[in-house]
Amino acid sequence: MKSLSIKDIAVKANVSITTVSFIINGKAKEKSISEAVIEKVKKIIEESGYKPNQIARSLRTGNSNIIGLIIEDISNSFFSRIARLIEDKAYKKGYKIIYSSTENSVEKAKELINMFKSRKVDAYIISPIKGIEEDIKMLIDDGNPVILFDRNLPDVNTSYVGADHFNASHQSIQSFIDQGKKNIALVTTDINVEQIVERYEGYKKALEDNGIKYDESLVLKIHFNQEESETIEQIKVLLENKKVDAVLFATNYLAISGLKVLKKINKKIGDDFAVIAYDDHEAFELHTPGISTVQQPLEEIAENVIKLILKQLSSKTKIENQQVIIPARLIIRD
Amino acid sequence: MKSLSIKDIAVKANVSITTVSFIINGKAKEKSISEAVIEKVKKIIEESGYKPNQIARSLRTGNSNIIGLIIEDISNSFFSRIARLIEDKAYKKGYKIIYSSTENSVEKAKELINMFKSRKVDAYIISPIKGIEEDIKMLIDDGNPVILFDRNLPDVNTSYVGADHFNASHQSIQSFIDQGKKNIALVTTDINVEQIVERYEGYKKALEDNGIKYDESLVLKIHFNQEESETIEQIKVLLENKKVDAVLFATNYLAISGLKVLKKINKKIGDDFAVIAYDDHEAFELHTPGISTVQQPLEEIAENVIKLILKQLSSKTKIENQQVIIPARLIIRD
DNA sequence: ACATTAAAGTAAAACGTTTTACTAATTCAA
DNA sequence: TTGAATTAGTAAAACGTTTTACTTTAATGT
Repeated sequence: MKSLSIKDIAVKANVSITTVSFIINGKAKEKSISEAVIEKVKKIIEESGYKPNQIARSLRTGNSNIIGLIIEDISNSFFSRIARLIEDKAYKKGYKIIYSSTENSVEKAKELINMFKSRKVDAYIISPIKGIEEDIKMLIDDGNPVILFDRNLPDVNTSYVGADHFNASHQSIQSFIDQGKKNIALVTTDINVEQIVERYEGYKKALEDNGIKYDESLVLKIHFNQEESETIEQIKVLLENKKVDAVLFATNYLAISGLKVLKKINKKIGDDFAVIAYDDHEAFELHTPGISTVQQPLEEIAENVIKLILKQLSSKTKIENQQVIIPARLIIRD
Repeated sequence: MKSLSIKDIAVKANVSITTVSFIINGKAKEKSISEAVIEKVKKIIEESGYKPNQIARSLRTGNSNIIGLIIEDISNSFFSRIARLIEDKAYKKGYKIIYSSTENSVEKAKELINMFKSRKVDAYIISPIKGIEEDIKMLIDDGNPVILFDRNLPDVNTSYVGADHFNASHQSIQSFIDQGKKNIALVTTDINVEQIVERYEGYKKALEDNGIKYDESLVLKIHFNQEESETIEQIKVLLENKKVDAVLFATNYLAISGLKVLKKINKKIGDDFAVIAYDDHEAFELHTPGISTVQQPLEEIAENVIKLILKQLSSKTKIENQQVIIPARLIIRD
């Protein structure tokens, strides 16, 4: 069954297409369409269940009311929660979200940007990876609203919203040291993104500030795309062979792998062994004992992202870039 | 900066728009365009970075290469994992996904369907709720490929993919009984969807099969949209006031709330108190002791969904409906 | 009574593609 | 050598909107 077009409505109402269009878009008054005609047309639209074809509308107006969201992986709870919040807030303003996961592949990220571009999304929200700076710059140069979150790209000149990773990490390590820990390990990933680097820098700086020598063998950089079993093996080696009394995991999925190792080798968290995970996860609260975590302020991040995007969308001129850095909270459990 | 159109390419190459279009769509040979022209045009396209405007393309061809995915909540790990798998597989076939969460609101679900309709998505993948049967039927009548998953709507006549909730639930209760449990509680939700009802039926049937009397006061139906704190309170009341020696939680988030209660009232899982959660979650594996769960075969569900959708998309005629029921696995931990 | 202005509405172009039906030039068969 | 078939390509319509510039009629001011 072919769906109705504005023409069908016009014919039924015995008015022109233009008139119907004006009514649909609330310009009837301003374009001096009589109350009687407005009523008649509205009634017909109502009864027939006509919905304007957004594709045609987009083609004509040049905007799609769609915001593209590019993230690393929607199945990661950090991103799925952010996505949900962003979707929610965008929805209320009449925008839809198309999301896609890059899986940390530069290739896929570029493809996604192209895809969004050819779909004429109105704005881009991107948790970027190194290697797509040029593509993002092109978007910006073409006048598209672009906002980065979670990870920044220092040489891309646009707004950014994210947590204060350096301080969160520094604080975490400081709390270990305050507990008297000396051999503090860091389990992180090898992807070269700012937020991960900052966590690493925070770790180093905190050691330095406390006069503890940095020991490279206590830093484990896990390859991003590898199987979890391999990750578990590597963490196991670290914990068994080094005398480590505290570990900071730089992402929640690494912490989960780490906890699996602890369970396996039956190493208990307690007075002589402490753990902090970056990014909260339900598993951490339930764990016995509770796992301390660095909580990113999801709600605030989402809010700022959407606020900035909407602001840019409703402004004719390019608004000034903003860097919103939100403190993360260290939650000490048990 | 205006983006390039096919016309710009045509002008640059000094050929007609038609020719460029044929080349872009791989119909050059068939339409007898010379090798030389093909090369020239391809080169120009390459150099200029031209990408066809998908909106215009969609308007003309009537399809968008977008599949709409309607789920309950993207931040629930069951859905976010399924979404990721579906996205992945769809992407490989050149389809994009637009998802949106209904939050179990009939209103929002209807709105989403309308939105997708006006966006002319090529197909619908829906984890439905009661109350939108008519809307879905209309989609089907209009010739749209529609596939339901996770939850079925008995009186909607279309394909469905989901786990065998009745048997999974039955099996779980049977395993409690085999362990000698007598006072088995069920914590479930009050949303009236088939998959939840089936879990309830499986519970009842298993009790009956074993000659255990059904006790309504052991079934706790949690209101869907309430605050977690209230849920926790209700579960707490159940566990403290009834002598219960086993609990089946009908969803993973209920189980998580339940575990929080256990931690709070310091009730241990062990020989005299057992728990099974429906839908796995990382927290369950890590929990001490491990929480037994009913694992839904995510990969298989996603695979079947996408297979059916693609089959329907590539077929001119309506293919026969299929009901794919996949067994769930009961994972006994510790 | 006449020119202006306002009211009520419409025709047609434009957005960027795809596709159908066509043309012109060349090759081929008999 | 002529008509048919092939090769190489193009003009223009169509998809369903929005929007600009226009027309026609009625009301108003002087």
